[in-house]
Amino acid sequence: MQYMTVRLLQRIGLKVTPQRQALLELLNGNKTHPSAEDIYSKLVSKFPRISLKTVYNTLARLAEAGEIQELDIDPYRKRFDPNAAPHHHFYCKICGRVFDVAQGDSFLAGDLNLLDRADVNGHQIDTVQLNFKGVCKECKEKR
Amino acid sequence: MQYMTVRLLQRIGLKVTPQRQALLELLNGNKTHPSAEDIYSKLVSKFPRISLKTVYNTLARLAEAGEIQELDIDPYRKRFDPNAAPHHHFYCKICGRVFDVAQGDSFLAGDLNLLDRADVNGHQIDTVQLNFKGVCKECKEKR
DNA sequence: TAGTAATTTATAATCATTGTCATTATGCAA
DNA sequence: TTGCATAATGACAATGATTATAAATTACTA
Repeated sequence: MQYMTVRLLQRIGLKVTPQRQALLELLNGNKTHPSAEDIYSKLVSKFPRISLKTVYNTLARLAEAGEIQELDIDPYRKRFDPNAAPHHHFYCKICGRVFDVAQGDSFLAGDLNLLDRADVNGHQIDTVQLNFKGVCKECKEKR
Repeated sequence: MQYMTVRLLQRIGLKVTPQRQALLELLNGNKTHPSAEDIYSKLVSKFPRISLKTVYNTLARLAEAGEIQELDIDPYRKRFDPNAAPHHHFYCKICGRVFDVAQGDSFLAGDLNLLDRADVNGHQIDTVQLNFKGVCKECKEKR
């Protein structure tokens, strides 16, 4: 659905370029929480001359507009999530993968409703992240 | 209470060095969530030849041992918190300060009891962070 | 008090991210 | 449709936090 990516870019006031469209299509439905470098290396096959700067720039604009999430969970690099709906993340220290954690998962005693709150202690809240770190199931089983 | 810092270091199996003692005393009760550089620049007055590596090394060891928290909330650098008790953080995008947010604050619909949970979706959880980002009260008032 | 293993320090290296600026492409207006 | 102002792109250099290396020093154990 190329149409959606065009609409999205227009809605947030960005010019529609082939690079941006390709980036958005790459991100659409992507559950791997890629880094800028991950995205860059995939775009290179389609745009051999694309610059990392372009990737960073577009990702920053999309995050500003609230279309994607910039995750502060990987200690080595920023990770990006096209899923803007409220949910949380788990980072595996061993393999480096980031997994989604549904907000409704039973371990949460109550419903956070985090994003409904306008402020905390008088501070204006723009984004909320609930981050878990540890060792993922697979890495744990491999000992 | 120099005695406490000695005990703490011994308890987690680290050698007691003057640098480490000074670092721990600097951190004790510190609510500013300093970066490694912040800590380094204060230690330099007492130890003119101290290395940044020593600061990073000690902070990493303390975090591994669970004595301090390594916060992934400031997009530019790691921040450290000597308060190991469960609580959350707010980062101001304008001034860069990090504020504590008590776990009991009313906006939390339920009690997370985050640290009591051994795993999520089969993953082993070691640490949890709930991070808010936005504009702090003071910066907001200054427009 | 000596030995050894960890720690510290000086220094260089790494690497994600950002800045600069010339070139190019987009979208609006005529 | 064309031309233009402006934004976006790409090449490249720079930044800056963090990590690696290795030699010198120090802390702790026996």
